[in-house]
Amino acid sequence: MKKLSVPDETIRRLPKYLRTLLSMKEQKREFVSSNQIAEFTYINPAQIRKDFSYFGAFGTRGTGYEVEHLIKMVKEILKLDSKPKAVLIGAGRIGTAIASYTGFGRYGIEIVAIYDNCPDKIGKKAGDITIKNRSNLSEIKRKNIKLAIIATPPQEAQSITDTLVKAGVTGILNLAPCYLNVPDNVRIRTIDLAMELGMLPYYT
Amino acid sequence: MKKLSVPDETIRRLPKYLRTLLSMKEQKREFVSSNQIAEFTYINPAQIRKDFSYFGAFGTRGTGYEVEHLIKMVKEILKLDSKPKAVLIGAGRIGTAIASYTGFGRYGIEIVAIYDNCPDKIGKKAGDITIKNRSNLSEIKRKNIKLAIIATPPQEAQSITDTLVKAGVTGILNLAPCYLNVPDNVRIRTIDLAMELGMLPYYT
DNA sequence: TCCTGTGAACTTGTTCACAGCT
DNA sequence: AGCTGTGAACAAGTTCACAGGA
Repeated sequence: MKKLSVPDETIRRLPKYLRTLLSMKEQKREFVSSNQIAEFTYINPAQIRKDFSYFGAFGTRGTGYEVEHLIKMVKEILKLDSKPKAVLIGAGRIGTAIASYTGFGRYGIEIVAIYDNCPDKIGKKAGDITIKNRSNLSEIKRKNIKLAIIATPPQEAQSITDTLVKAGVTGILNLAPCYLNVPDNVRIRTIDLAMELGMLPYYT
Repeated sequence: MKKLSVPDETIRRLPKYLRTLLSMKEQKREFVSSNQIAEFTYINPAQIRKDFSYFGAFGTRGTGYEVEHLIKMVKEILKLDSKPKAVLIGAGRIGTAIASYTGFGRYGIEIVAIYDNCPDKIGKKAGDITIKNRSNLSEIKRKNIKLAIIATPPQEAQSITDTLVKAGVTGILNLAPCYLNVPDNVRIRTIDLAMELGMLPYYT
């Protein structure tokens, strides 16, 4: 797996393929061609073939890709086959909405804990998970958790990030509208919904 | 405004600049250089200057950009100065979380209505807005609304999209984990949180 | 024949480096 | 001196077009 030469954009597309492949598997489809994946994803078929080819030759000429096998390979590439665990910080409206969301399971990711610093919330449930005191955050080191979702006000996000990084987290999905400073080995994906909505009027 | 030659990536960065500039304005800063914006956004200063230069020469050599003026220009470019209105479809957990979120106001966008098809929810409030029956969706044409946020289960997203497009919506922020088919004049931005989280383990 | 895998061409986006204004 | 604005060089990503296996 020649990680260094794989374009970042390819990695970003892999979960898209996975989503499509999983829905094809549900429909009991056994084989799929790059053209058929393209129909669903609006991604150019040559791009799709090239993306997969960075990791080996998974297809069969004349037939396409075996759905089940391709799902297995994509999960393996994305390291989703090891069932990664994630924690969620912030049990506000967005945090609790995410806690109740079942969509992460499709990618093999499980949210195993929620932390907040508001005394009234601690001990209550969000989804199926009990909200813990944020002062316990460092326990995630012991549990070897590498993923976190930040759903707190932006003022708190940086100091939480520092704690998470110290506890060994290397991937953060940040929903707070702010930039986060992290060492090179930590990957941040910030999603600011207002910002995303803010670029749409331009195109009208 | 030579819209056709402006890279898409530039448009995507403009809201980032805006967020940064607004926080600088709050701190009563009058002038800012591309290097200073770069410090906050982690975007290359030459990139920042080039991005602005697509729309004219807003800066002063030797001094930088006047914060207030630059904010005005960016808002104008993004068409945020006309205070665009948006509707929200889906009053589930994510929908109501978004309804209560005040962050859109910063970009001059106001959420003016929420629609759902669940009888128990209709008439109740989410944030400050009363939830309406989804059968009224077509009224947004009369109100000349161009933006929508979809926060429904994915099965319903395409038919809602069709209704929205018919009603004249041209920008959609889609939070349902699915692709949406729309005519060329409509811009879709799909955000699938599970997918975003799903690419992070690769980098660990 | 059908569809993959891939070098080569092309397109898009980024960064450099510096002329020129304040 | 300091910082913008921008052509030119560079880098990254996409698409084409086709050889070759099933």
